[in-house]
Amino acid sequence: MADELVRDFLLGFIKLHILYHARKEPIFGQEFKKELKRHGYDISFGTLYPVFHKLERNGYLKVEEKNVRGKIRKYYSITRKGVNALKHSKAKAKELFDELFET
Amino acid sequence: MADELVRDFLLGFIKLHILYHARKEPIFGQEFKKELKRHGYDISFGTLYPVFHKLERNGYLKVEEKNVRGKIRKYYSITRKGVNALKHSKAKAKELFDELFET
DNA sequence: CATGCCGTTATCGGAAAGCGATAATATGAA
DNA sequence: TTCATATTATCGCTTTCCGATAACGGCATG
Repeated sequence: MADELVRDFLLGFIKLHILYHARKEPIFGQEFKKELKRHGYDISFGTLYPVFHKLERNGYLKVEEKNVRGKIRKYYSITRKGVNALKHSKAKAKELFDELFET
Repeated sequence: MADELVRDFLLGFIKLHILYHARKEPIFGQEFKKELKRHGYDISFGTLYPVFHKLERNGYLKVEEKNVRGKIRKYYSITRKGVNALKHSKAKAKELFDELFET
């Protein structure tokens, strides 16, 4: 019923989500999409890849190609700038978010 | 530095923020914009009004015009559907959000 | 080596959203 | 009746969303 609201939230949230995961370990498109789907969120590659590209272009992620069983994967991992941005964004987002749960 | 990430988050978050405030008391555009600004977020009317309109069109908000000191204001308050949507969306958003703060 | 396979990434085109600038509206005051 | 002002609405351009489709790249097989 409120699914459009949840989706809008996810779309704004997705970059933080990506940085969070890319901080823990390198991630790549196909796997990340499946991980989202496991949690019930379906994001198309037409949305996802451009987000990765932009995060890389802006220096939050760095990419490394790897040949895995004969196929090229692009593993994205977080940069120092990305770590700082994530930390800062988390703090700001938390401020906004906490207000929602005030009494 | 990571302001674009925070802004993207805000844009996805804004509807929940609006519903939250419209649940506490009726809100109108100018005041709501100022309230955001006090918290450091600058959202243009070109963004804000269409969001209000869509939330109303979709039944999450209802609007009532009031003449205040000779000027027409459109006060938005939450509907029953909006309350349910807010509750549901908060829960889903919290799931996503909490993961960010896992150890 | 040529060909096909397939996991993976990339892009296209139309629709929707974001947004600064500008216009429109409505009312009270002068 | 005109003016000032608070408020809402819209325009046109840019960017994002996204399903569909294409492209890539290396391996296996003959």
